[in-house]
Amino acid sequence: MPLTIEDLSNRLGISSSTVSKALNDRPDVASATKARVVRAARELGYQPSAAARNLRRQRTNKIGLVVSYPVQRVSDFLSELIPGMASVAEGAEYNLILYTSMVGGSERIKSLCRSREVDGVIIAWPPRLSETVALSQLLTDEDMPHIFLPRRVPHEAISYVAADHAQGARLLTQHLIALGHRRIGFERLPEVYETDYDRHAGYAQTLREAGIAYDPALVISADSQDADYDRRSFAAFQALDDAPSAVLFFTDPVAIKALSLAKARGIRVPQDLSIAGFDGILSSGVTEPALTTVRQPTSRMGELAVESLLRLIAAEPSEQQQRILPVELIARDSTGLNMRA
Amino acid sequence: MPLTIEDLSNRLGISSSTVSKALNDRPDVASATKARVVRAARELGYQPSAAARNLRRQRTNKIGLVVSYPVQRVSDFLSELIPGMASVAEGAEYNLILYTSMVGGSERIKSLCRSREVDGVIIAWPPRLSETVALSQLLTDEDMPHIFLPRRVPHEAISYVAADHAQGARLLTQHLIALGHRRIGFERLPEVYETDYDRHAGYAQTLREAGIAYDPALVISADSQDADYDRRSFAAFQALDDAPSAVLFFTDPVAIKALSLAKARGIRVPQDLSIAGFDGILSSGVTEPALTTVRQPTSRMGELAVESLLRLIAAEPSEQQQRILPVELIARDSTGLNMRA
DNA sequence: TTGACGCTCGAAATCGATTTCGCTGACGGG
DNA sequence: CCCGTCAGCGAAATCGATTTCGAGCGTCAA
Repeated sequence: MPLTIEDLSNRLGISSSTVSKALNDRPDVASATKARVVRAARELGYQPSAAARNLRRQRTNKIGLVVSYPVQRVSDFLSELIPGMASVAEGAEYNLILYTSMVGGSERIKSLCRSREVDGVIIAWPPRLSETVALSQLLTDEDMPHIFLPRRVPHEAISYVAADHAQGARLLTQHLIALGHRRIGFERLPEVYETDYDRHAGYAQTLREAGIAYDPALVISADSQDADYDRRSFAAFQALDDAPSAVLFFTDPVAIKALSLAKARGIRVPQDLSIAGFDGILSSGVTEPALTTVRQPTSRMGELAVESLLRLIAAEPSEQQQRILPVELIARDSTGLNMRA
Repeated sequence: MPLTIEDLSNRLGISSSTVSKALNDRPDVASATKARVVRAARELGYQPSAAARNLRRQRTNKIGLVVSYPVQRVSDFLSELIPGMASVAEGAEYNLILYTSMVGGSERIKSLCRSREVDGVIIAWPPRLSETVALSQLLTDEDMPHIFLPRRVPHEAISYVAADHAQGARLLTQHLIALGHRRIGFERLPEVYETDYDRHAGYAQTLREAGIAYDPALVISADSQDADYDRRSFAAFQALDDAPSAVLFFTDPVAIKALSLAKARGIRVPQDLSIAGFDGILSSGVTEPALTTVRQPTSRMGELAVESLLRLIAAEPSEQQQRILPVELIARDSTGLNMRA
């Protein structure tokens, strides 16, 4: 029903090839003709069929955002990521297609590649390292440019955009040490792999630099499969013989939960216990006391991921993009001087 | 580079038409042949080219989510909406394409229609009524199924999914009246049109039913263009001769800001002043005191929008879908008995 | 004057699927 | 034995753009 290039060429009395070339600003069209065509196209509101163009050009100007993780759990993150990605993409005449239910794993991904409905993909929250490497290999075999997010992938040939979690943990630990804390609890979340590894490394390194002995008892591993692991972690720290005077929780929601648990037990924050989170979600600013945390440049990560992906799409396949972005300490009221010293 | 239907047919020694028909389960193919084809396709990992298929079938199995509002301002909402939409869409073999920078208005929309890259669109946060009607007409002229979200559109021929804002305001007002409040402040936000109108109507109606006179002085219009309108609104209510004992703010963020402003001025919530918000964002649950608010079924709205749109795509163009979903009062600690009575 | 060259343009091939339509052979009824 | 019917298959058209390649024409230098 909409106007085709054929209709347009008939109306103008010239061939459709010339019309196409005029609209694409090719050199072998007289500028007078070009002007005529462009004017007519605008007046009649002609718009090329995306499907026909995609078929011929063998590209779609679309990139896929593959979220291989329960979307609900990362929606806070996505709501900042997506605007950043969309704005950069649209600036380059690309659009974003969402693929959320990729639980099928590599079969679903393979279909996506072979059907060629996107020119490249951003894989958000990849699985464990070995699977990530396999996935990257699969995508490479299928000639599908791709980039991982928001985790570092310790492999030289793999492109990713990540936040500097080691630095985040360092900033928080330094902050607490400066406040006089020496027994600092640290919550781990092994299921997020490198993220967990880097943060723990940052924590341990900072302690070492400050001459504080690393005490394994102060490090507790959580399991987010467990529905109320937040409660369990808090209890674990409290149950220690020599309880920490400060605790770094793995995410803001857990830290916020800890705030309310502390209050319920009459533990004053920060006088009796300093608490910090990670991520800088909106809620962290409105709690009582407001939460000390580390803010990831989420929106910027989205922009950068798309920029890098576009470069991969345009470039030699050998190229690679690896970016680790700095994070920012947000010191608020849930951390304070160590009063037990 | 990927396998085409031609390759597959050569390998099988039958024509590509037969392969296509077999894969699409058409009746004029022997079942033995069908089995052979399906098996080979699976083994070789054949996947039809999306572009070729779209061109021929004249549909794309994609729906567009057009966000014609600064994405940052609605990201809380989007992060719930999108998962709902994506899950329903993918269940029906559809995907979601994001269009965020549609500021160009009707020209951008027209291009989108004519290029036929989506089979239907969801327009999120449409403009004022007159423009919305014009936009709907445009889309209808272009044969593009569409549905509006998340506002009611008072026009019989227009499809939409919305939350019941009138009911939300009624619930909050009733809640406050039950607590003994009679002077209840109400913040309006005219720029959101029907949303504002409905809530105000619900507020006014409930007062009337309770035999409380409607006092225009208690109703204050905000302008979210103004960077710190939250501060201004709060001040306006406080400046009244006979200040209200409770205030309904238009959104949770504003109400949360009001909480901190009240605290800064030594006004106790809820003893001196009851405060309520609207939307039920995550942060509203962690403030001190926790905010009383109304929760919209955002995720459900997303699901329903896609379901309705798919029905419009499949059905006679005459059909229409209009759904108003109930909301839920979340009574927490920022509202309490009127102590001034 | 001729050949070479550059500038415009259009016919036709192409992308990879789906769909139409006609052909073949088998089979049953008369 | 002949003819009509029907199941099963394939050749070719089709979707709407882009791209290749060659034709026509005018210009300019040799």
